[in-house]
Amino acid sequence: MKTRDKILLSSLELFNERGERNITTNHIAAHLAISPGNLYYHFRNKSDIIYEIFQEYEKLVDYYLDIPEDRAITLEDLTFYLESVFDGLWSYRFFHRDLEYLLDSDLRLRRDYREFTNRCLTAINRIFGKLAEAGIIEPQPEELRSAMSLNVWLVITNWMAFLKTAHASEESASLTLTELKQGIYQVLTLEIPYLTPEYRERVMVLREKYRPVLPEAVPA
Amino acid sequence: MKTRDKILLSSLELFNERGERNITTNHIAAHLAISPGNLYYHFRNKSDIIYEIFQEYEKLVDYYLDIPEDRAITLEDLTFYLESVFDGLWSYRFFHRDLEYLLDSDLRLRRDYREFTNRCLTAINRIFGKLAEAGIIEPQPEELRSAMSLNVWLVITNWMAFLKTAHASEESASLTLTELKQGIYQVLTLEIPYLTPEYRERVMVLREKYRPVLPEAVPA
DNA sequence: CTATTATTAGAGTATATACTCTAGGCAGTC
DNA sequence: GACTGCCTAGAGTATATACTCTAATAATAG
Repeated sequence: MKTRDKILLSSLELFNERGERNITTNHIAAHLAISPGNLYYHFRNKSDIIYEIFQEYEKLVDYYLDIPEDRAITLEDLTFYLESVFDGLWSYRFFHRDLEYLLDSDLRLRRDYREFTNRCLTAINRIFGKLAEAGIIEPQPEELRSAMSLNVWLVITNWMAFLKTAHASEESASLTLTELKQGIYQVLTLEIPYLTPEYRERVMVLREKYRPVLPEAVPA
Repeated sequence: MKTRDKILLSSLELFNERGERNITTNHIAAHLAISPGNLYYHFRNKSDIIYEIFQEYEKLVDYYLDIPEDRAITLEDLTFYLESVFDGLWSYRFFHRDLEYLLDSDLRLRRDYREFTNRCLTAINRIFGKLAEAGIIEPQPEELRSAMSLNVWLVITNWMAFLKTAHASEESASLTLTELKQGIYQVLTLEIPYLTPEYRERVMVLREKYRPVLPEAVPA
């Protein structure tokens, strides 16, 4: 693997594990056993590394949230969207942690992230539309639908912070993808009142799969 | 005013304006035109300043969210709770921005914040309970009610980050309390499907008051 | 083989940051 | 007036951080 790619990979890994604020370019170089000079040969500065990682993230989520035009949507599609979005969130989890600072330090990032958010909101909105078309949820007026979409977005993007700040009892280190995906439970909670009678039961069963498990329930 | 209090006040002000990460103890001292030595006479370190500010925040919100045991709740109460919580969020808005880092650097803060979150969630849950008692929303099973409460919390605590990252088109500086309070619109959106027929219209009117205004609609 | 280009090492630097240390002032009190 | 306790100034420090510079080494093309 090329040094440049190794830098991106290690940076992401370290940022995710310890937070962007706690990882310096020297840390990244040391972790890769390369010199700082080498790192700066490949990237002009730390912002550029972050920006490039963001672009990967963006690409991934855009790929996941590509809603088909030509066919109806199924519950399996919905599951896929939810699972994928949380997978993406997990893989690039450092990003939302220091989001405001990152956007303040890089104008490109600010602009791109704004557009990214808008695309995501639009996608969520379209999913709601197609869910209604498919008879999974009751159709709602556009005004309500977009407010709901925004709420879905707010829940999704804040779920991890909630886990890390309010849940983690001992250390903050232990956060798992499984726990993160319990955010799906919260998202589906938002949809409950809008479900059609035909689909209500199936969605409730799906939701149940993501219900948080109490820690003591896990045997040794 | 005592120097100690001035330090707390200035710190809060600077943190809110420019973010905790961008404000050093030297900045705070300089802003007050006192020496760093003086600042460190009053506070052992930066964490202690932040911790004390958090305790004020905690106290304020706890005060706001003191739900009466003895009487029913009204729509005016609900409005008060929502307005107050967003007021608190505004006054201590630096806090949620760097939350994860702050909790990582101060174990007391982590513990206290976890308990604070739990108290808030309990309060929201109780508000839902009392809204049902008052016939404003339909009663719901406890399981659903607590998931809804959590969603309310997620929307409230993430609304500001959304505004600062996705909305602010030009600079990030311009965020107003009015904009922040449009979060109430989002929170009330969550409650719509549960409203009783008797109250539906009144709540929808209330919600309308917080609807985001498009920037171009504002005359000179 | 040679010339050029791409890559790397590693010492070094300017600036910042959180915090310390010493000396001294000021207000009250006996 | 001297003592005491509180407060303040301000120079200073150890460490960290993002980044630079030079020289050397590998890779590649002709």
